[in-house]
Amino acid sequence: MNEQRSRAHAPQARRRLPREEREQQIMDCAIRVFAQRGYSAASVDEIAELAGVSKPLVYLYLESKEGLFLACLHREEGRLVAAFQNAATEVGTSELRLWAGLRAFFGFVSDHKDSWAVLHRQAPGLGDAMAAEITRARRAVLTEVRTLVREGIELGGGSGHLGDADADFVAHALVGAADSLTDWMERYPEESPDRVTLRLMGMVWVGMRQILGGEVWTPPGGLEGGAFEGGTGVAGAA
Amino acid sequence: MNEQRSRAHAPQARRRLPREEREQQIMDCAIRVFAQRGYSAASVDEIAELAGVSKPLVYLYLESKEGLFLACLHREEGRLVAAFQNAATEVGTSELRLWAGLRAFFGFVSDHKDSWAVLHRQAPGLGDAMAAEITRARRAVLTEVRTLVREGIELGGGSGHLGDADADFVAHALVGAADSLTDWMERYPEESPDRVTLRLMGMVWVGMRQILGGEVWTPPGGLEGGAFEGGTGVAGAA
Amino acid sequence: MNEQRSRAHAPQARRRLPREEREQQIMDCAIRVFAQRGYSAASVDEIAELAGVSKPLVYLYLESKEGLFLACLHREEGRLVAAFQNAATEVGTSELRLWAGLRAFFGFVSDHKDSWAVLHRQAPGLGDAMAAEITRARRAVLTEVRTLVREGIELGGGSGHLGDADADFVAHALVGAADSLTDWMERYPEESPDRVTLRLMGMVWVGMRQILGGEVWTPPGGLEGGAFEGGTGVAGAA
Amino acid sequence: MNEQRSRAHAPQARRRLPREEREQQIMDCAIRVFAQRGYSAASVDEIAELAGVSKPLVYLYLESKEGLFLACLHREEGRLVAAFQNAATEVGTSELRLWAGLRAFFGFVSDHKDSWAVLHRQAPGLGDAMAAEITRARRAVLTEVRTLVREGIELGGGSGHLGDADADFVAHALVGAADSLTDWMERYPEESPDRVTLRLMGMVWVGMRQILGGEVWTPPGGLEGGAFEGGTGVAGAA
DNA sequence: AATGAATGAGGGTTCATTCAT
DNA sequence: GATGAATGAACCCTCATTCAT
Repeated sequence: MNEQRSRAHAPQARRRLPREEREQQIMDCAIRVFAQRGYSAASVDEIAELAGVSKPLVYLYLESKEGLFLACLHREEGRLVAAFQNAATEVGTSELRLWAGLRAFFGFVSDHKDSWAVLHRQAPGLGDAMAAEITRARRAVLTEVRTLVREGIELGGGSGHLGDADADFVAHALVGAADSLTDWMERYPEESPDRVTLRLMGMVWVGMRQILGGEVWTPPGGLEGGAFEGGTGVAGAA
Repeated sequence: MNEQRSRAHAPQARRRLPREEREQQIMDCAIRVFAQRGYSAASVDEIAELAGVSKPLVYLYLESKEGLFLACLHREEGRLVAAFQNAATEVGTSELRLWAGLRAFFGFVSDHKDSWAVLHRQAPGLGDAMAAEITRARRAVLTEVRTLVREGIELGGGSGHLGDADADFVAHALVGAADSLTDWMERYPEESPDRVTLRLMGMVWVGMRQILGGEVWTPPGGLEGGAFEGGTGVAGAA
Repeated sequence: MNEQRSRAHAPQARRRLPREEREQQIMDCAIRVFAQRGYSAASVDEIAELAGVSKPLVYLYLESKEGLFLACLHREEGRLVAAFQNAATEVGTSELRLWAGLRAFFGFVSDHKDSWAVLHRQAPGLGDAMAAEITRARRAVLTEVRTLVREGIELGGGSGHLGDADADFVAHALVGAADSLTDWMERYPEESPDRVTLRLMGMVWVGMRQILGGEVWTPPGGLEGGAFEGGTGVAGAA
Repeated sequence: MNEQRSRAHAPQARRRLPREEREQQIMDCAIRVFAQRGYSAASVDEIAELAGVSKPLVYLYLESKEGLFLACLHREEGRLVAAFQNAATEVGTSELRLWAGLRAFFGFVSDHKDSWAVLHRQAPGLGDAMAAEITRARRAVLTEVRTLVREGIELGGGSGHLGDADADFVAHALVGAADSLTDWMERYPEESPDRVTLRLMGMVWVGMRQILGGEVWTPPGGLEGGAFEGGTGVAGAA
């Protein structure tokens, strides 16, 4: 049932590495497996085999499957946040700041698909402690994006400021869109991450500024003007 | 938010239902469990218990865990697609069409969180047959959205038309944003799905039309004009 | 794991047969399944399906899987014994009597492979009650053969008589040989059961008479004469 | 003779054996259980318990129930064939060769009843892969016997030679007889395997040579001469 | 005469985890 | 620094069997 394990680039670093190095190497492999199978379906066996070490070593260094996952989660969270902050400090002001951030975000998600999958695509229901940690990590990412959005827009000439809810809204939408667009990129491999960033900026920039300005889109004709008073058109399930 | 199976609304319909009814009821429960735990971590035992039936009955009617999941997948896919198409046929022309579609989409995703989780949030790596089916289902949803986008924009006054890649891009971005926004809604429960739809329309509508018009957003100062020639700012992992 | 079920000639006698008839029909199907899969691997489901009836009917008429098997066992035992006795009474005296018996035996085993498999090829370990019954049935068959052998040889001109042990020996050897030869016949389908009987008679007839005469074969050179005092040449296991 | 697992000689070698040793020990136990219950009715649980190890260890070393069975099958096949070949090489020529072979065969079957049961008494219908392997193993045994028969008789002074069909016939008959005679031996425990071998040789030796000479036994009075034209005396079933 | 609905019990298999070296 | 040996617990699935009609 596990047909898709590509043994291709297994970083089989044999024999007697210092602990720190081994830990990193195990985490590298773990991320790949967690990304490919999801936390529950991933097996410590496969991770150990991919890393070329025995299972007890994994436990010796990383404590447990959960500990291993959390270690990966934290490491990749740090990397992604660092990417953001790098990008932000490189740029002075204005919308360029948002753009640079998005670009960094997109570059990261595109370069490190497995990291992103570990951060964002794990199924729920993994036990209380982990659920909390995952939530926290996602929130950290969202917070970065939100900060970026807020600063970008405010600095970029906006007169007002985004409320928390608004900024969160935009951040969620951006992160979700970016996540989904990683799939899109797989179908159009000729598009570079940077092109994708530009497309996404083009798609949302104006709208973001409108939200900033307090404008709300309304359907031509008005909300109560006609055909739409009739519910969502969704047939209820169950 | 995990681990404690809330027995609250369990549709415990005891004793001797006709097959068709039981199947639906089992699927109702299965969707809840699959959504909460993910496919791998979900146990047929828990599903059966939630449905108030014995495990063998689940297998008698739904063949296997995989069969059960696929049955859920197909049912919810059908429901979501139906919601789309209902909404589309209710509206004549113009951007209203897109809005109605998005609204239906959003209403559905918001009303049937579990269905959406089954359709869109399952971890990868579930075996070949299932992976293919999940991919197909997701593509079906994306196709609906893409059609909507294209029709909405073309009818809405656009002079040109969206290429496949463009329309796909927008569809991916919209679906991803909407997905992510279901999380946002959980943090702001006072926002109705319809308000969220309006927000999202506001955020993307103008930009979509710009993409339609062939415009590409560029950073002020130009792409090569200064601070940005230096890569993505992302430190490589591994 | 059940690739070899040939649905071909299923005697699907539909609708409302009198009990006696249904019982026989179910047993017909049961014998096929028991022969093909062995008692343990046979499933009541498959038997019921093959018979075109519902499972509860099988239980209503035959009590249990064990009861069903025993019913088959007894029926086929009776048929085989009857075949023997028919053959025996048709013939007056002498070795012809043995030949006729063997012929009947062989004809039966060849015609009713499934019956024979139920009688003789079931794995052991089926519970105490059944083990006893199977042993009894096999013994019944062996008793028939032994009687035949004894009468055949005594009548056929033997001066002495076979002791119980001798007769049993011959009977066992004959039955085992015949059983194994049903496999041989499958590889040489052009050989009729009657030809096989003649071959077997040719192979054992003289020897049987020698055993009768009390002769014991000894290796040329004598039992202690040379190379053989050294054990069986069998390497011990474990 | 069933149901009560005799703990008597259980080779309970506790604690930390090297893999190879454990494997052999597990197989020893497995052979006992497979012989007693048959493949389908045997449970890995019982095998593990008998071996004094946990179930997962069985799977770790032997892959699966099927793998475990096949490993046993191959090991015992090898042992039996080795016994044959040992015996054969110990003897120069003539019928002694056949006798030695039969003696080895008989000694083996008598000493290793469980091995023989695994090789020869498994119910059919065990899935395609296993059925093929079992068939192959049985054929290997038959081939040994056939070779022995052919060499034994040819060297033993026969002028002609046995055709394939003839040799196969004899081999089947011998193997079947020997199989069945293991049951006989249980009822007459005072008979040594060597005595049984002699009896069997006496019973078949002359006849084998006659088959070799092309002679076919015919009933006194001829085949069509009288009472026998009337079929087999077998009432057809179904 | 016959069946659709349903289950207790148990079997094969896997997995995270530990022990002893 | 690292591993070979081993297991408790849980999971997917099947099967003989019964209930209610």
